[in-house]
Amino acid sequence: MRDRKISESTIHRLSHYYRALTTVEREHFDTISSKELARREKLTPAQVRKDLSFFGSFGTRGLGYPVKELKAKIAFILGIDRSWNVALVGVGNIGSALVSYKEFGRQGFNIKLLFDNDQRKIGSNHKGISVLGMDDLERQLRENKIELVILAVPASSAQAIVDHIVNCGIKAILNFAPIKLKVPDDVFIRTENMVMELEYLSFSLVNNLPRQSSRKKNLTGFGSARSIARGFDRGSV
Amino acid sequence: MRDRKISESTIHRLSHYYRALTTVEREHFDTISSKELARREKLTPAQVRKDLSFFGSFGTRGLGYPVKELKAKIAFILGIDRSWNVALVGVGNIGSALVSYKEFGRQGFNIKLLFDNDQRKIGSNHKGISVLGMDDLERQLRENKIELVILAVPASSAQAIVDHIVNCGIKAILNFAPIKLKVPDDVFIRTENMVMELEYLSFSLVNNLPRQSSRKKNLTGFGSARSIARGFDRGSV
DNA sequence: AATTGTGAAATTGTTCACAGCA
DNA sequence: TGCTGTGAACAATTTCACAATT
Repeated sequence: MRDRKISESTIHRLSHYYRALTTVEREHFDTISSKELARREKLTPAQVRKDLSFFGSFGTRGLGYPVKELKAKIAFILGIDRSWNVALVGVGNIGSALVSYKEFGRQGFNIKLLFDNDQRKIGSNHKGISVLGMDDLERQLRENKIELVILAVPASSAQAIVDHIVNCGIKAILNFAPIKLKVPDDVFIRTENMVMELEYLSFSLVNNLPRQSSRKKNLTGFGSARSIARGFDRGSV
Repeated sequence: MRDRKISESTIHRLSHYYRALTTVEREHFDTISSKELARREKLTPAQVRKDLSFFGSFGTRGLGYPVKELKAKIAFILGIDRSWNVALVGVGNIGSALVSYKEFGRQGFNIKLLFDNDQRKIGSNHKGISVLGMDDLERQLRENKIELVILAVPASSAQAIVDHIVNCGIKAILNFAPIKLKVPDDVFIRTENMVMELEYLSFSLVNNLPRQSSRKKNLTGFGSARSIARGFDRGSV
């Protein structure tokens, strides 16, 4: 169990397990095997066991994992056994949709503050929260003990705003601007890039990929039809 | 160049290169080295060259890559050297935000049709597009040559609706419902799970991870403080 | 009998290092 | 000389396979 290396994908899968376990719990199962959990998330049983084993031994040989307890352990590992105070910066299209997005609150991510630098928006009300100006940022983030910021501003102003946010001591940012933001090493940032996902689908369609199963993530078979037909220079092929 | 295996991450990085090249083009550079492209996207030069080499030899030794041409090649590979007709199903919070989201159109993903099964929403207008009922789905998708559907409906109804969409012959779906949808093997589906990204940030915060650099994706150092302090059963540790 | 937990093997992905070319 | 393209080396991740346990 020494020098564990926990990959980003392991953490993402924990999120999936957590959601699956929520369902399993509603179905009144007390235990679940790695096999069944894997089936529900289209993974392999070994993958499930390996992922969980990084964090401890939660199961019982011969029996499986206790649903409630495993769910609680994963919540603990992910840090969602508590609630988080969240501020949202940028109350445009995406921003205002996110204020109303129920899944955040359901998982304990509570949007407490809204900010925008547009004078016309300041003071307006979204779901009972009134929009503050960026001047108030630092004081309000501190007073409301905000630990996490969702950034939904245009790409052009994102870097300046993220600098400001970082100066206020925020260590975790979920960014919706389609741009690579620079932050100090001790600040965590994740970027949601919705266009990139559409581009991935576009790539899949035009290259007629054999659909990736959940077990094999490699996309073989690129090329033949599309690349040769349209004259790619592709070295030795 | 035989049996290339093109990974999901390679495709995602192509999207990044494409965006970087758009900027580089605006800055009036004619050529760019793998080193400079890597610097802008926080990758290694070797990674850039390897990614591109899967698809051909686009550069000139000693000089670098021609910006305009490389951008065009990547657009071709990703299938974004054309526009796509997109339909959006589910005109709730997220859905109506996406209708106005300019980045989609900017990359040639044009939302042409809106659908909802809420009688009150049918006929209403969003950005000049009027919302249709689900009964019209099949006919309208065909008549408007829709190839890609964005699904922004509640998790509870997502599977039923995706079944319907698949029956209409759609082969690519961008799903915003936080649920694992079942689709046939020849249908591509990508899921945007915004809560999962917050959970990842939450995990990072509570486990005080050393921030992942862009080169090393492994998160070492989980455990000590948090897990032992709160009494994880962790086998041999 | 069933299922976990985990080293070892297999596979996949990244980086190195250098030949080859402009 | 500078930089690409790529096989080989290395690293990370996944899967296998089986001992351990209930």
